[in-house]
Order: sequence, then C-alpha cells, then structure tokens
Amino acid sequence: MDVKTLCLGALTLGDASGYEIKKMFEDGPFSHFHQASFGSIYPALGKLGEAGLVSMREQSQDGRPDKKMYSITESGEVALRRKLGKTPADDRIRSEALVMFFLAEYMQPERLEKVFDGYLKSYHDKLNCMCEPDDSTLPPHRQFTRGLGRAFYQAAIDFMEENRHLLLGEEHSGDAK
Amino acid sequence: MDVKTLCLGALTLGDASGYEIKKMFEDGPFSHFHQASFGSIYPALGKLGEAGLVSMREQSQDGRPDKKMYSITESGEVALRRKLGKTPADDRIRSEALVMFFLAEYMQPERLEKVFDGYLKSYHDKLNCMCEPDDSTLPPHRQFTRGLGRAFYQAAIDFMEENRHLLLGEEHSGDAK
DNA sequence: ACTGTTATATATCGATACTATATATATCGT
DNA sequence: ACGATATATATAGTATCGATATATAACAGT
Repeated sequence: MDVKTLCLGALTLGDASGYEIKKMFEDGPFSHFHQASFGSIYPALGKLGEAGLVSMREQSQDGRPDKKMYSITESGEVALRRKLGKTPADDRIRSEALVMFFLAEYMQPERLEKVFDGYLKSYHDKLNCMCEPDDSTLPPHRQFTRGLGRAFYQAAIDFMEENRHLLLGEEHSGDAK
Repeated sequence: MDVKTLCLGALTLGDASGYEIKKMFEDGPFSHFHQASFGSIYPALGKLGEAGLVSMREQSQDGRPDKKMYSITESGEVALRRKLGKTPADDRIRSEALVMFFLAEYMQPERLEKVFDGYLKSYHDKLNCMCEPDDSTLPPHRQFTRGLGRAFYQAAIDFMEENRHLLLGEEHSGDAK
C-alpha cells in the first residue's frame, strides 16, 4: 500500500496538513499498523494534488510558517475505494529487538537486559496509549482494530514478563532482586 | 538494522548462499520479525566480502548454476557484536489488512469479509508453522523468540475469531451460517 | 510425452520510501 | 539566556524492494 493511498486514508478522518498526517502515523490511529515519513508524505501530497485526488488551501498562522491543509476530493475517495478493493500484501514486521534476542549469544548480558527492559517498557507505553480514551463511542470497526492492537501488545507483554528467564537467565527473574 | 547486519546474523546459523539467506527471512527463523529481499541481499553480501566480514567459496552443482556459499569471518563476528551493542530502533509493523479494516466503511462488505478470512487464515498458517517441530531442544533464547511469535499469532487469532462481528456485522458471526 | 508451474541459483535496475538536513518561529524546562 | 522540543515546509542522498533477466531441475496435470 503506497504512501499516496495512506495519505488518502488519513484524509478520510478529516482535513490535515502534511505534518498532521505524519503525526497520525507516528502517534495516532495508524501508528500501530503502518508508517510514513515526511520524505514520502510531502511528495505524495504533491502528486495527489496534481492528480486532483486532494485539494489544498493555505492557512496563515501568527508567528509560524503557513500551514497547507489538504482535503480528499470525490475522485480521491473513488481512487481510495479502488485501492482497498485489491488483495492486501502480507503483514511485515521489522523488529530489531527481536533480531537481537534471537542472536542473544552475541550480546553482553548487561546490554541484553537493558534492551529487554526497554522493549518491555515500550510495549507497556504503547498499550497504555491505546487504553485511553474510552472507545465505546467508536464505530465497531474502529473498536475492532483498536482491540486487535491491544491484544497484540498485551500478549507480548504477558509473554515477556512470564518468560524473561529464558532470555536473561534465572537470576534476572521477576522479584528475586 | 541494515541488511548487511542481518546477513551477518543469518550466517551465524551456518554457511549459506544468497538464496538460502533469503529463505531464512521468507520462511525460516527470521521470517516473523524481519525481512530482506534479493535486491538487497546480493549487494550486501558483495560489500561484506569486500570488507572481509564474510568469505565465499563457489560450489558447482550438477545441472544447476554454481552456488556461492558465504561464511562469516572473525572480523564479521566482531562487527556483528558491535551492531548488536547499539540501541534497537522501534518495531515497525506494516499491515495493509489492518489499514483496510480501519477504513472498512470504504470497502464492499463481501470484499471486507474475503480480506478478513484470508488474513485470519494466514495467521493460522503462520502459527501452524511455528508449532512444529518441537522446540524443547532449542537454546532458551530461541525458545523465547519462538514463543513470543506464537503468543502474537495466537492472541491475534483469538481476538479475530471472537470479534469478527465488530468488523463484519452480526450475521457473519461464527457458526450462525 | 508435453506443457506450465515451481524450485533452485545468480544478479541488477528502476521505483519507492526513509533519514538527514535545511529553514523558520514558538514553547518549554533549566 | 539557552538548549531542547514542537510546529511547519521541503528535498537530496541513501537504502530497500519488486520486477526482470538468465539458467536448469523437479513437479503436476493432461
């Protein structure tokens, strides 16, 4: 799924600037299942504009650079629907931490423990920012994607907390310290 | 983590050709937490050879093209240890299917159901190929990474099976058919 | 026996995406 | 006052991938 399609998808949530679209992928609703960078978002918005799939208006700001607000057009929505009609590619997970755990025998034990604790904390943080706010007012399909994300993070956290001894050895377990 | 480091990591499991390294990322031990393509593996092996981090010997085959077998060198192992000493980047998950679920209102219901069923099946398949063979003979850190992968897939499968109505509506639930 | 598909091998090019950098001003923490 | 971060835009250089190319074996279907 290319970045132009992702931008169209992001704009279905409401008008946004390039910077705001980036935030949707970094910390917002898309952050748990896709990414996009400034290096691809700005060029994509330019091409979408040329193709008439988005429209743009500039908004001046006091003491700050002007903001370019983009909106999806009707032909943009048609193009999005067409893309969503295709078969999705397989999921891709890239986890440097898991590569490190897999190659743990090539790491210093203290270093491995630091990486493990940081990774566990980052998963707690991700879970925490998905547990609020309350999502009972969300449409069902949004509850679905959010719930699936939580299930992922919770399962990983539970497994890591219960099995840290497999990676770090017995003396690092739980509250033996 | 760049592809050269991934190739060094792959070669710690034993000598391999470019094609075999690709298979490790496609169907093998790394497939659940990282990817690499021919387009990056072959150039990476070339550069690793130039830098003395791997060595290579050609193996002729009957009726098939020659095979280039690569081995990690001592300086390759040193370089790998150094890379593993750095802080890993955050995990990146790219899931076109989840983007589609999130944007479900822009999809035809029949199409959404097909995507959902295909995605669920692909997760069952991934889980199945992680449940065999028995891993009790694996070193603990390998049991850890495999177990974490299983926990991920199992949690996703359970959530999807229990909550398909949120995405597809009541009439599509379980065995109401 | 023949044909199409898949597997086993190598490799590279063009397209896409990302990181780093650039510019500009506000806000925040020390 | 100063450094870090946030809010904004944008692009060049770099990395990665998908498509393509070449070659032969093995397999499945007819």
